[in-house]
Amino acid sequence: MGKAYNVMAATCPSRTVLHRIGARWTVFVVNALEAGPMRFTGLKAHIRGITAKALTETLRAMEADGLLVRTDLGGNPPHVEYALTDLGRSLLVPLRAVRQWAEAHVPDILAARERAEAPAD
Amino acid sequence: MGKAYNVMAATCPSRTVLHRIGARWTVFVVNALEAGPMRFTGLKAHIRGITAKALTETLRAMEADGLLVRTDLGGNPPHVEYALTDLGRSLLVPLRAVRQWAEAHVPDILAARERAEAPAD
DNA sequence: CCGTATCCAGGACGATACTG
DNA sequence: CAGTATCGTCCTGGATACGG
Repeated sequence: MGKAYNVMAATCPSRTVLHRIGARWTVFVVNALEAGPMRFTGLKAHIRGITAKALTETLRAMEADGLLVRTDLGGNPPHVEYALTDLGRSLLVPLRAVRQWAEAHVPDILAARERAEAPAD
Repeated sequence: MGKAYNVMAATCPSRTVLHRIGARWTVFVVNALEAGPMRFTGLKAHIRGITAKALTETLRAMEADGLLVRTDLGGNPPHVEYALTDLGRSLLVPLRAVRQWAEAHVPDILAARERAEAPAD
């Protein structure tokens, strides 16, 4: 019942977990799937600017980590749905907070960046 | 006073903020500075496995974004301290949650990865 | 509709050596 | 102690074209 994992340890497996969470598009996919299952094209449209390749890689990695499930409903044209697992939904909680922080503090960050760029005065 | 920023928009500046948060070492530095100011060597020792170069780059980027302040206390040998700003402390809240999620769900993720690697049965 | 194949550019990151 | 300099590698991820 003690603390088994510590991200500060160089070889702790929690490092790989953190790395996956921090991957470029993971936070977007998790937030996008908050409302319910989505199809590939729906995700691609929702997450503006992502390429099919990046989306595919992100989905595959998240599926391998048990964060979402891919359901092929067959048919023609194909119909594939992606939905968060319970594990993925639990990740939604902290990642939604991260997203909200990012959106809330844009002005602060931009102001700081401008200040950093103007060394002379 | 509606929602001004949305990470799902391709050109929204919140994207760059999210990118900085998701940068490999940001979460480690923020968590490390939770207890109070630290020196360069202290940070390097605390965050096992980080190189001086990566730490320097992370600190510079976070300083430019107003997440921390660098204080050069002079002297010889040099004495430099890094401390979270109010903005950085506010980021601590969601990032601590991310860290805790990562440490808590290592077994789930590892189990999922093993399952993903064993397609035959 | 749901991807894959291929190529390629840029940046992150590590190793190592060195400095005020 | 607190970095910088240099080099090289890996990997992300974008563009484009194509396939089931």
